[in-house]
Amino acid sequence: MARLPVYLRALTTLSEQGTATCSSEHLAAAAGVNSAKLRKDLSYLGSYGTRGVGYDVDYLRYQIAREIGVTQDWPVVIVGIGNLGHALANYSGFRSRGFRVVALLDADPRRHEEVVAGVDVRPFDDLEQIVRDHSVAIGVIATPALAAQDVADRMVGCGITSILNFAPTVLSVPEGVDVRKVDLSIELQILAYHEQRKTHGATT
Amino acid sequence: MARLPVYLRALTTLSEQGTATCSSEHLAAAAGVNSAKLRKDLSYLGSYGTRGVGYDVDYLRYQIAREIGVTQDWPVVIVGIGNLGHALANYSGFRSRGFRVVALLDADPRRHEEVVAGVDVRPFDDLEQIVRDHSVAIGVIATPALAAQDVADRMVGCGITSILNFAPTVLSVPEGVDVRKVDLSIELQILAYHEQRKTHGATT
DNA sequence: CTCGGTTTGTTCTCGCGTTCACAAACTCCT
DNA sequence: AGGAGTTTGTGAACGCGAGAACAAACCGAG
Repeated sequence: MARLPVYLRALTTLSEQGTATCSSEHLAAAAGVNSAKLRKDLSYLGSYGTRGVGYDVDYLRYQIAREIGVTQDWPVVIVGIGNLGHALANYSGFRSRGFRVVALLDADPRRHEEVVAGVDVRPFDDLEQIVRDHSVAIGVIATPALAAQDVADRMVGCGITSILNFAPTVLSVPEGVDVRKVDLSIELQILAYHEQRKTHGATT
Repeated sequence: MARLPVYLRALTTLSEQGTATCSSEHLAAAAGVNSAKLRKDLSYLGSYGTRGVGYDVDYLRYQIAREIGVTQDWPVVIVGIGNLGHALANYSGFRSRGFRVVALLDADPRRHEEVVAGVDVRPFDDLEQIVRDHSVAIGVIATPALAAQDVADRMVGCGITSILNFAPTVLSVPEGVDVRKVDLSIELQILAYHEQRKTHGATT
């Protein structure tokens, strides 16, 4: 489920606040979902709660982390070190959740001298070797739209099976490869759409 | 609908390629959706196609742009000029779609000397004045999680009704205020989840 | 003018996710 | 020990979006 990471984050916050135990209602409020939905999601993983009491925060947190897979280390490569690539490489939320950026790749030779977030930028052609050496399964595409499909093809070609795509393009990949896409401008456009309906009045 | 921006982007690409007319099947392939779903979405806006022919690319593009609201100019403020804030301020996809970054705000005084993407960074306390002067309706939060709720409250307080939140927190806002959230690490965690199930084998 | 080919707009059905509601189970107090 | 109160886990109904299928409409050729 796509909500497990949200629960995990809420549990981490609760744990840091010193809460040892919490009810489904409490956790649901912290995660911003319905309590029934939360209980059903959790029951899908197994019975980790105690009736009349609630859930043990740390225990449940570990169980969800294990289910998601963030107890292990995930090596990640980032391709495209523009503004967004920089931001992603420096994003602390990755490392703290088990994702380790093992390489930054860019096709532009002028960037190969840079060192970003303690990792130096390497030529895109090193992809195959890096993926092999570190057993990378997850790739991040932060290139312009035109290069994205080529990068995806190369990634798939050397065994990457999960891609996070920030380029504004629809990637076509073979079956068995997961692609998640994040398009920043689309999010703003959705907001603008609702905003327009709010102020301008619905013409129905 | 949340798919309209995707259609708009696909239509723009088609238009740049010189395509004057396209069928729902063709456009659906470019947008990565089912053709029946596409037709249903478009019919929701009105009958802009011609049976037996298809859709006029530029005409449909304008109609969708108008429906979303990107034909007008949307002033936007960005709060929090860390790595992500920098990337957002420099992101060309915003300006090209009618979003104009009118101000960059940060609570840290050391950043107030910087100029990012041609806009200089100003103190967070200038928020009210900027929002009033430019009639800002959309705010972007790129601060750490702890500051996000306070920033959101201030934004709501001075009349902002749409918020794009990059901080890993659930924001609570009054009715009538739209919040969309983008959490980069959650996307990676979802990929890791599927990745784990792929390689490790489903224990069902 | 008529007919065949093509494509849109729409209706209908199906399946999934969400939500309500309730029984089972646990704790605490008396 | 027993009962009241609380909270989980789950069964059932509801609603909604997705996909397939079909009728209406348009173009072009003869």
